Amino acid sequence: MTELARTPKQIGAIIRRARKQRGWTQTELGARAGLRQETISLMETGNPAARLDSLLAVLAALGLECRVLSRSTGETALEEIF
Amino acid sequence: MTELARTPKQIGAIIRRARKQRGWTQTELGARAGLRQETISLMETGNPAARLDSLLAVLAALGLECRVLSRSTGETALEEIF
DNA sequence: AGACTTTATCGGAATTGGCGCATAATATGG
DNA sequence: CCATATTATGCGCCAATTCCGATAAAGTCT
Repeated sequence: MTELARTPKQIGAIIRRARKQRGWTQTELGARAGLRQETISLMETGNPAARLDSLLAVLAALGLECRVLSRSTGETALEEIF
Repeated sequence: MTELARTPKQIGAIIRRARKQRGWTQTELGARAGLRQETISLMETGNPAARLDSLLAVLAALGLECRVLSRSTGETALEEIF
């Protein structure tokens, strides 16, 4: 199971899905990632200005990781990201 | 070809490698991603506080994309990220 | 409906990205 | 070598995250 993450919103959705799958609250995930519940909330709602290290900490806490590969199919214009 | 991206430094290295592969300068990549050369420089050197949207813009400009999947092998402690 | 849990939001303070402009420091090449 | 191109730093500024504490707004369940 591998999820596409081209936009902040997509990433937020992935995080929320994974968190719920584990039955965790935002507060719980925040504690594991060393972040506040508020920060998790922002991230899950697609905060485009989230810090890279915060994102990586959350992924690690969820037992997830990020892989970079050449864009296979479909285009995402720069504007879509924001 | 898929690259593991668990830390800001790894991501920076991936970006630099991809950029050089295309024969682009940081200024060139910056222009395509809507960012400044200085920002690209910081990113490639592993800036942990880079903004998520900036990172995604750079990946898109390089024709790359990010995928999130369950962490397969090896552990990365939270401290490693910083 | 009512109580409880979970999530979203708001104040202020501190920190930092990213911009603009400029300039060292470091490749690169002729 | 030396001129040039490329990359890394510098300062001031504005905007925005993130933290802290607290609270409003949803959601969940009996």
